[in-house]
Amino acid sequence: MKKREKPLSERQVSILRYIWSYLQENTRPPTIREIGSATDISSTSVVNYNLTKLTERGLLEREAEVSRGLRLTEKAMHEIGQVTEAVAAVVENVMETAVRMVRVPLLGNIVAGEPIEVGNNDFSTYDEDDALELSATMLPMGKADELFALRVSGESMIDAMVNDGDIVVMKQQQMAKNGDMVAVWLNSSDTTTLKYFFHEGNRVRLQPANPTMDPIFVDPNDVRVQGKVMMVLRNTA
Amino acid sequence: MKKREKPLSERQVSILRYIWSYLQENTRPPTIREIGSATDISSTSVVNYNLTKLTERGLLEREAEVSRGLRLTEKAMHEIGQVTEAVAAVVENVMETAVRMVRVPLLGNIVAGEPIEVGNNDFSTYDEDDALELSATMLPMGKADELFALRVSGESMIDAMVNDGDIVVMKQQQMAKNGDMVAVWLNSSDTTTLKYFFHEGNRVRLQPANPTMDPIFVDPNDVRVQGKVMMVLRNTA
DNA sequence: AGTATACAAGAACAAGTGTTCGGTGTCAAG
DNA sequence: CTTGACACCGAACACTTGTTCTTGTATACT
Repeated sequence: MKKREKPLSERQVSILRYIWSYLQENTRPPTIREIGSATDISSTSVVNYNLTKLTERGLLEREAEVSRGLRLTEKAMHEIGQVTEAVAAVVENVMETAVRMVRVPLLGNIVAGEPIEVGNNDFSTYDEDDALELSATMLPMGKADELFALRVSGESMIDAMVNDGDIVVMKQQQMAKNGDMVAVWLNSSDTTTLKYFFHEGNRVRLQPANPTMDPIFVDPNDVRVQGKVMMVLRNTA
Repeated sequence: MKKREKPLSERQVSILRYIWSYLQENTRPPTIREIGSATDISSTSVVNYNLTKLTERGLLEREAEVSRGLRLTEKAMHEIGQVTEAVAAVVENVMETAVRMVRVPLLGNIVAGEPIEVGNNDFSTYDEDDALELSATMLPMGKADELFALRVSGESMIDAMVNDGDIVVMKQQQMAKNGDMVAVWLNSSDTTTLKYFFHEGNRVRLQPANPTMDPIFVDPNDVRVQGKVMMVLRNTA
């Protein structure tokens, strides 16, 4: 069993914290001199000495003779995690970055019971603050930018276990197979509704999953499929 | 309306792609010379000239006389996105990074109908590949490391709209109020089950949400609450 | 033909950045 | 008291990295 390591010196903890916080705000690691300035170490050789010690402890990786050739290891993340502020701040920071990489627009509520207006510009207008972001393991193969989310209002899909207030993540597509749960746009009333979709020759049947509600029948030319439900999210807290 | 911009030159596109791909594998941007080597530009002044042009187009931000003082802008991400490989690879990369920052352990299946063994070491053993990660906006206030996820097996909670195969995200807590949907550990059988929780004086009632199933009654000393359901995720694809 | 612009290139230079050298001080062990 | 390890420090140096200078070619426009 490995001998217990001596605790990091105060300077070493300070250096790790600084590197970490620098990385939150910059797309590159700090220089030796930047580290020195931030940690009140006036000599580049003392910074270098401590970086060497941190490297020996497995908390840093360095590349020789490369500018900004520093990398915090995962062990260092955990080490810092024990002493820095709430993990939630870190989470939020990472999420914000991730959201900017790929985002699922969260549009207004979609009334499962009755169609509501979503606006003529389909899925393009959204508030950046409302974006949510999903694990790749949850996303099916395909382009993330084909996805969008809607919050459900109403209980017309309750037998499909989609409840009022749930968020449905949808894949943008214009074709629907019978039985797909889809969001459809009704041209005549300028609204969107969430239903099971069935072609019935000269008409389309939009079927609720609620025994107390009747299906809606519309002309195929009046309807445009906007997306298919891929995922349901519910906050029970 | 803004005049349509001239397309980027082949070299400029190549430079942007290289910077982007370099950033996927390094925690710092490339140098002028690294860019030159990768794009067959033998002169640092030509690289510099093109970087200046990209900066003028709003695709790059530079800091003068700072090593690796480059940053791709969001506009550049979109520009590249039109020509690079599947966005899914990008998503996966970002998510992998995020997962390493904060992770919700995805334990084995929890049988909603019958208790199953989850192991004596509560919630600490998990496969890193199974981690999923959630938007900060979906997480309630509190430490992310109090959360874990379980995949449901069985249909005992179907009237609570929790279906076989769903993922439930739980907050670690040891007290439960009547009516909370919780995972409880049964000492006598070394198993965990998902149920509504009710104190009934000298016993605890674990109530399924399925009219075809009977509640389970257990001694309060035999049961330990592990977590409360905060969120339900369902993949419908 | 002349001018302006875009793009290119090698070389030199300026500034940034990492590494090494020689030294000092503290502390624990012998 | 001496020695060795550790930590620290200023200065100098070596190398990396960004910027500028000068020159050249091609194209478009007047």
